[in-house]
Amino acid sequence: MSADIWLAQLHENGYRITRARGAVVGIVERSLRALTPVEVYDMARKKYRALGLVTVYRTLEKLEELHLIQRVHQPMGCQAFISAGHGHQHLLLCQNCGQVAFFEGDDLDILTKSIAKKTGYQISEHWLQLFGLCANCRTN
Amino acid sequence: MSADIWLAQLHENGYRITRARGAVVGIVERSLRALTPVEVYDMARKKYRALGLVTVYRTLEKLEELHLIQRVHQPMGCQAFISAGHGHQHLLLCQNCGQVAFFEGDDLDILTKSIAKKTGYQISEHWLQLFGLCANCRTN
DNA sequence: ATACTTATTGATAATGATTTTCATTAACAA
DNA sequence: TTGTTAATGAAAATCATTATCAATAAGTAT
Repeated sequence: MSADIWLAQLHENGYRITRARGAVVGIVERSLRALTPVEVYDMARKKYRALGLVTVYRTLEKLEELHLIQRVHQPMGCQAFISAGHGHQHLLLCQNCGQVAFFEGDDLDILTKSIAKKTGYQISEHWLQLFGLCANCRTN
Repeated sequence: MSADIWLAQLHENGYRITRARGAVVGIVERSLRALTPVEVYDMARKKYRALGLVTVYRTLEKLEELHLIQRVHQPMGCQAFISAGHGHQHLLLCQNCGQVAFFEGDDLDILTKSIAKKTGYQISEHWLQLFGLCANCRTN
C-alpha cells in the first residue's frame, strides 16, 4: 500500500526502485515500533535473501533524508528508526512492547517563551518525547 | 570545589578516590558544554598524563549511575555527557557554542494528561529538550 | 524488445566507538 | 606498615557504521 508511495517518493527524487529498497521499505513502512538497521536487515531478508546490511544503512539514510522515517532516541540507544509522523508531531513510546504513537497538540509556546526570557536564549526547536505503557501492555 | 563533592559521593558509594577519577571529575564537573569520552580524555590528560581512555569510560559510567552526570542527545550524536541538573530539570542547548543550560518550570501535566486520554497510554516519563542560541552567540 | 549508461548492489575491508580481559598498581582499612 | 582487593592502563575483542570496488541491474534511449 503505502510502501508504494514511499517507493514513488524515492523515484521522484531521482533514486531507482530496486528489490533491495522494496524489501527495506516493505518492513519499515509497516512497523509499529522503531527498528534498528540490523533488525530491518533480519526481517527484510526473509523476503529478499540477497539483501546486504550495507544497503539497509544506505536505504535508511535516503528515507530519512526524504523525511519518510525518523530516528528514535531512547535510554538504551539511538540507532532505531520509525516511520515519520506528518507535520509537527512528537513520539510516545511504550516501555514494554516498544510500540510508537504520535501526537500533536503541542502547546509549548508559553513554556518556550518563558524559558527564553529567563535564560536569554533564542529558542528555535524542541524535542519532546513521552514514555509509558500502551493501552495493551497496561492491562497485561 | 564541587568536584570534591563528586569525589565524596563516589567514596560514600564504596568507590575509591584515585588520581584518574580526580582528573575526569575535574574536567566534567566544571564544563558548561557536553563532552564526549574522547574529549574528556584529551582534556583530563593535560592534568594527568597516564590516564587511559578506558578509565574515562568507566568513570563516566559511575558518575551517570550516581546521577552526577547525564547523557545529552543531539542530532549529531548521543555520546556526550554534561553535569546533571538537580531534581526534575530539562536541557537547553546552544546550537552554536554547545553551551548547556537547565530549566525547570515544567508544566507538561496538562499536555501529558490530554495525550494519555487520547492515546490510552499510561505516561510515566518525558524528555524535553530545547535548542537555540545562547545570549552570547545570539549577539555575535 | 535491445542496448547502453550509470546508479545500485553486496562483499570485503576500514574506521570509530565501546567493552572485555588481564596482569600490575595503588586505595585504604586494619 | 601491611594485606586485601578495587582500580588501572594496554591490548585485544566486539559492535556499529562507513568507504572501496568490481559486478549487476534500473531505466532511458534506441
